[in-house]
Amino acid sequence: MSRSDLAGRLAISKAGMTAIVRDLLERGLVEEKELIRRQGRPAVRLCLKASAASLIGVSLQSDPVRVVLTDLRGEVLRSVHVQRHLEITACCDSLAEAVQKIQENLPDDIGPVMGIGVAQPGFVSRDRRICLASTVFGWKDVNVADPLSERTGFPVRIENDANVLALGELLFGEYAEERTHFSLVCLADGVGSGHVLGGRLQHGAHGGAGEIAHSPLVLDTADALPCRCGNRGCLETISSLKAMQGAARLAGLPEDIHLLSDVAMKGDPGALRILHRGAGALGLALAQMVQMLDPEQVIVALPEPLRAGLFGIVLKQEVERHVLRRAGQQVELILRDLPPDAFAVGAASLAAYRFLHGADPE
Amino acid sequence: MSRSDLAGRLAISKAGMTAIVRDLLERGLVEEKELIRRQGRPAVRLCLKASAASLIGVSLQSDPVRVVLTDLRGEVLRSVHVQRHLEITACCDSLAEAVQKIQENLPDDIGPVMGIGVAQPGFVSRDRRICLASTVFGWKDVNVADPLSERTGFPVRIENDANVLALGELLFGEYAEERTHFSLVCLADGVGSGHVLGGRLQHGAHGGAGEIAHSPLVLDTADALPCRCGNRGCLETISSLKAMQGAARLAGLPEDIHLLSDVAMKGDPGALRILHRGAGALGLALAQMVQMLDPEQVIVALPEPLRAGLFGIVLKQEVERHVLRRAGQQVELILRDLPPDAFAVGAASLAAYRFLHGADPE
DNA sequence: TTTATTTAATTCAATTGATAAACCAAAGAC
DNA sequence: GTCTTTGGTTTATCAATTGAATTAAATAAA
Repeated sequence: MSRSDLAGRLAISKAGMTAIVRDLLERGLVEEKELIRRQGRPAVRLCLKASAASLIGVSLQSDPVRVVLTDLRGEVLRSVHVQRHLEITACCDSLAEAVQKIQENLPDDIGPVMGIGVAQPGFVSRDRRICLASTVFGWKDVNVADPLSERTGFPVRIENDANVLALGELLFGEYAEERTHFSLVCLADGVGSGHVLGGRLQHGAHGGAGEIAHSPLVLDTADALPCRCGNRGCLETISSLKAMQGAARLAGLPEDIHLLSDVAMKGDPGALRILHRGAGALGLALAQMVQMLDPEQVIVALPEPLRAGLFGIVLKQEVERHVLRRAGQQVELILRDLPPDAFAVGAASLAAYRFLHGADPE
Repeated sequence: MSRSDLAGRLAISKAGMTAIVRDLLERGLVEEKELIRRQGRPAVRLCLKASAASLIGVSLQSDPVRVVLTDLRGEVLRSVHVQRHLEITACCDSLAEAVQKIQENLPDDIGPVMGIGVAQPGFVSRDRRICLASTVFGWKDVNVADPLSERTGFPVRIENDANVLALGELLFGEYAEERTHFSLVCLADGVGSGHVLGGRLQHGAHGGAGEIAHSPLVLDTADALPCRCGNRGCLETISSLKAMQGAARLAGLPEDIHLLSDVAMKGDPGALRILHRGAGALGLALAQMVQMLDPEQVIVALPEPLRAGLFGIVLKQEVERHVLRRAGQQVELILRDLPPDAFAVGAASLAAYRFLHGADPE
């Protein structure tokens, strides 16, 4: 936007805007771009300078751990893999090493690193320093941010992996400006989601907002599958990759999701049933989500073969069947790929948010 | 809080706080209360003066329509009933009359009326002036706020009935200060809910946040009851008063919810099944809600006989079964009565919010 | 009892920050 | 070419905010 657009939008005088923009230009945070021609003197389009700072994003979601260096727009400048350690000290040590490594011989045109964001499966404290609980790591009330901050010298914040993905969409997404009410669901080994409502990432009272993996889906639990959480009929037991792969193994079908999708497309009733059931349950959960939160978009990030194949088709059908018939509300359902760097880039957005807003989300 | 507490909390200098409080005292918005003794000079506790302004709340939720006059703490000063009209002009006319009537011969110690809030079943636009859709009234894109504002001379805002109940809890509730992450569910003829996350009432992209009535609960819809929304297996078809009363009628049991509850307590298998099924479905929906939003409290407002009887017991059991087993999260489930004025008082809180914050929620 | 200490709240000079109004600049409209 | 429109800057002015000094009112210590 131009100075005068911004002055109008932010309810600040033109004079004030001039002063603010001058300051930002001097500090190299903003740059002047092309002229916008309307009637009268053309306006100078201002743009956040992506190279003003860079951020480090760490994804503990997968093994090996991914560490990326991004600019302020979420473009990946560098990427490093490290082995995942489940013990906190070893984990921080190896991460600190990776952070060191990713900064080696940085060219001059890359802005200074301003912070580290960490994406983690599990619950995170409100100040985003402490992992309250993580089944994968076996952690409980473990301070992750401070040790890593001590070792690296950068401010560190941690957040749930699915939430970070939603935050990444809010900050780095292609349509970031227009998107203020959306939920982002990611389907991988497990199922997770994050909600952005009114432009704010929702964290919940105990960092558990968006946790749909153990959402109880089945009213009559007697014939539902048991879940590792101790209940029966959780979404994860039906729709997660692991669940569908497990069901395929039991049925003597290929475990690989690509092959399973192919077999289903060719008409195999067992494979059809598994994918249909998975997509149906996820569709139901999404419909409940839409009903409860009334988002503008629901973005589902999932592996390519699922998106393109039967699973994606059924998912869209199911959501439409349950949701779109309702009055007035149009929800946009967006299926997209889940690239391997996505969580790490999302984690970087957590650091970017801190740098840009001068405070943590919420 | 005292001046210096507030100065610290709001990051304002003590000098500034003195000036602000003086202004508020002069305008009669705040009053000095008792001294708080710690070490050093005692602090003067400041308190919002409840009688500084009064608000009018209108509930279109029931027939007859309820109109209340409240102070800034939500205490009901007066209450009036009017017949409900479904046609917009007649509706506004009768409401304007009631608003006129409730203001007649106001004693001097009651603050000036500062606005009107209207609670309405259905969807409401983001600016809270237009009813986007209401099945009860048959309205679609009907401007409710402006005609009523013209007739009465007060600013008018409308909001979904369940949402104003949640807003009322946020502003007027006994524990309002501590409660920033909660969901409030009301069970009446229909089922509704409102979410307050991070101290903000969630409206959703199209005013539909909190609408759980048509949340699809049943995975296998073949044997589920059809709903007036066109789908099958909605929460409303199982747990609403109407649904349970309907089921009771079919089973030859008393329709009155009090009697039905009694019969169930005495062991009637049909009544037990109906209440059990209703509470079970609502419990499942609440568990999904908790899973998705991670609130600190879930407050369920429902008729006395349901709360005290079997329904309440089963509801608590079901929520615990699905939720409380999860790691780390403690959710407080609060069952309470749903007094007849609740929606109107909630509506008044919408006007109070506007007066206190100088802007609408969110 | 007296004195010191602590915290609350006010006063006031000084500073900062934001603004309105005037002005310059650069385009299209006429 | 001149006028109009819009963008952006400069500057004098005004108001909001603050820091430091001060007064006030209590408790703790001597």
